[in-house]
Parts: sequence; structure tokens; C-alpha cells
Amino acid sequence: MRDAKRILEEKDISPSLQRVIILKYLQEHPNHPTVEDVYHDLIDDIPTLSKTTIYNTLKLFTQKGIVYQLAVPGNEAHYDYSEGYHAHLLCEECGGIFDIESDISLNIENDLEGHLILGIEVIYRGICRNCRKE
Amino acid sequence: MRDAKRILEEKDISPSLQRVIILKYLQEHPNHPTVEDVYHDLIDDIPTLSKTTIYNTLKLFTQKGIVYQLAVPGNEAHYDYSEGYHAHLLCEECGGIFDIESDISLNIENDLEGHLILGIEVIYRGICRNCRKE
DNA sequence: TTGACTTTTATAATGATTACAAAAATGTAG
DNA sequence: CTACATTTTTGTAATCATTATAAAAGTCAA
Repeated sequence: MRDAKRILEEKDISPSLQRVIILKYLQEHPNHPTVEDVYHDLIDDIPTLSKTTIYNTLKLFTQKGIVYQLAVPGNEAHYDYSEGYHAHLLCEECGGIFDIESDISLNIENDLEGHLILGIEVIYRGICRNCRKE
Repeated sequence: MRDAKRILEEKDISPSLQRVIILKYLQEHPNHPTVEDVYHDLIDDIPTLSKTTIYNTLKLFTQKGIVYQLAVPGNEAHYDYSEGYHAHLLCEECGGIFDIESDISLNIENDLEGHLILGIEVIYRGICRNCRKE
């Protein structure tokens, strides 16, 4: 796992206590946490932590391309820090989000119908293996 | 364009005035309208129309698989009725959503790592051709 | 140590969506 | 046609995530 402080410095973000802790949290919790998740899990470590800080920090990280906001319609935003590319499965039963080792070596052309393409996101919708058993 | 009333009946939805008009609107406006868009454009035709009705109706349509909610993180939900599959480009400059004629004949296997796959959504992020010119 | 600047924090405001209960519309049995 | 049950729509209030704002705290250099 890459050093959080170094990642921030490379992106010209001053590595404040809160920012480093939030980034470390995202690195250690690749389960697509929400702002609420981050807050709930860190408030014991930093009792002064404010939700606004988490919002601000995650917005900053997103703009800098360190994390990205997962598109889940109609709900809170989920955040994903990950070094390798992967797709996601959205379970329609339990609402869970699962990583999919997508082999879609998507023909990401820079130019697609005149648009400049910077990234791609693949979302599968279905029933996850856990809900399927029931 | 398929008959709206028939589509509803096939899905066991009683074709009330509002439902038919909302579905027709979605058919005729494939530009991924929001609830606000639908309301704004239909309130002149049906002065009694309530936003709640649009929310309820679109939720119903989504559950029945007639339309689907487009995943745009951090904003209102956009709705899409379309007969053929296509991907979407999200412009990071203007926020616009563009259809992409995706040739991804994605290997939609029913089973992917144990999950049951029902659908797939591909979202490109980038700069649209209009913003690019500037 | 002072002052400028950045970061964090708490509170209030906004905006989308949902809950709820009443009103209107529709369907059905007598 | 009428009375009653059910469905659908509507308006209002409530909820929930997110953003705006301004004060407080922290950082850093002269």
C-alpha cells in the first residue's frame, strides 16, 4: 500500500492530519464507504472530526483524481480508492456493491464521437452471490 | 415508437392519464430528463400535475424495467427510456450527458463471479465535443 | 510574536426525495 | 344508478445528503 502522505504531496495537497487519516481509511477499506461510514469509523479516533471536513476532503480527493465517486443512483455517494481498474456490481436485493475483476480491456480511445474520453466506469446490475443463495 | 399505453399494459400497470403522458414524454425526450424537467414541461398540459406523481411514476417505471435511472453522482437522477442499448458520456465541464453508440457487445454472462447479472451500464467521463471547441 | 494564510469546525441553508393523509378517480356488486 | 372498495393522484410536511458560510484553530514565515 502506498504511503498516504506521499500520495497527497505528489498531488500538491498539504498532508494535514485529517487528510492523511481519511486517505488511509479509504486505502484500508476498499468496500466503497460513504461519508457517513467514514465519519462513524473515525469519530472515535478524532473526536473533533466534522462531517464537513469529510465532505470537503473527499471532494478535493475526487478533483485531484485520488479517489472517485461511485455512481449509485438515488443514494449517498460511495467513494473508491483503488490502484487497479475494476468494474462494480450493484445488487438490487441488498443494495451492496461488489468489485468485479473486469477483463474489459476497453478500447478507451481518446476520441469517441468527438468527445475526449478521460475514464470509464462499468456498472453491472443484478443479484449478488449472497442474496442469490436465499 | 411503441404505443405507451400498450407498454404499460404489458407490464401490468394500469394506464392512467398521467402515466401515459409521462411515458410518452420520456419516449419523445431521450435527453435524459430529470424529475424537474418532466414537471416543467408537462405542467402546462396538466395543470394539476404533482411532482410527487412524477416521483412515484418514475419509481414504478424503474421497478418494472420500463425506464432506468442514470447514475450521475451528486446530482438529481436522470431517467432514460430507450429501446436499444447505449453507453453514456458525462461531461466534466458542462455536466451534460451524451449517448454513445457503444459497440461493446459486452460478454454479459448470466453468471459473473457467482453474481447473477441482469444488466450493464457503461459511463465514460470526459469532455464533450461542444466544450472541447472552446 | 505578529500577521497572513490554510484548514477545520459548527451551524444554518439548500435541494432532492420520501412519508403521509386527504381528495379524486375508477371499478364493482347490488 | 347507487353505494362501497380500491387505486391513483395530490399537497404538505418531513427527511436526508450535501453545500454555504463564517468563526475558530492551526501552520508558517518574517
